Amino acid sequence: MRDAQFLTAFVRRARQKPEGRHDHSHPHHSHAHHRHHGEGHGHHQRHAGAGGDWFSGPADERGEGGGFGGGFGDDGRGWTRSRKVSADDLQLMLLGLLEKNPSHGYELIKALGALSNGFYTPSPGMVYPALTYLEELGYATVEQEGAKKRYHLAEPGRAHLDGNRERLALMFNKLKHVARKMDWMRQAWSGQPRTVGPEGEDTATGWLPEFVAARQALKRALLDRTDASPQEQRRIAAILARATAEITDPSCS
DNA sequence: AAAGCTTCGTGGGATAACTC
DNA sequence: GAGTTATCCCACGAAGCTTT
Repeated sequence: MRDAQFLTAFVRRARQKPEGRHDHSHPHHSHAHHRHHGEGHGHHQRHAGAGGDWFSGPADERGEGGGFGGGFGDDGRGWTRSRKVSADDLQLMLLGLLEKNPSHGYELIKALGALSNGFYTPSPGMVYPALTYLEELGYATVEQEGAKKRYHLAEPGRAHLDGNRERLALMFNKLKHVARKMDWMRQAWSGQPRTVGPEGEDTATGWLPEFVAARQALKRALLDRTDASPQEQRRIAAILARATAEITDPSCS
């Protein structure tokens, strides 16, 4: 069931234009709603905390640094309307974007949509309250430009970013990964034959067939060991730790 | 009494319609 | 294009009801 929901959501997004869907609707939530952003919990605990979001994974996997223990489909909830990014993570990404370029809310929405190739286009109902909250925290300052508000990263916001660089990098990498998957899905749905580059890589994703196959084999192998004994789990964990070290630092191989 | 099922209330996210 | 208001849709959990 979850797989079906995931596929439905992914396909729906993949079929959309990369620019996203916020062409003419510009909703916003009430200030009361924004309070929920600020508190970051309350009802969020049920969604992002207990269940986790697809970005952050289940709560018990997030652990230190709010890392991305999980990934697609790890949340155990539906994919169609569920939260993809927790309020905290969205705020962090907004700060990350503001660091590169002071922007309007609308520009930030488009930027996130572009980064993920249309998969993650947060609604204005998420972004505007989040920006207001960042302003209240002092993490961002607002420059009024007529009817528009241009948000700038403030020093406290930069300090917050500095304390969460690793987590932010992981989130942006995840967005890039999703963007490539979106390309892959769009190509599949268009019925176009795959095109390959000089190294044999898929031109849509940049991935080599052996890279994709190895990743799938790993996922399958782990799924097959879902009932592994504690000893077996330790053996697998050690293997994965070695592999992770080698991947992140090729010089240690 | 326990287990299973159904119903209902709650709250968050998305979106339509609108103004500026 | 940017921002606001109102509303809809959905997932989830709690409570109540039914069955065993």
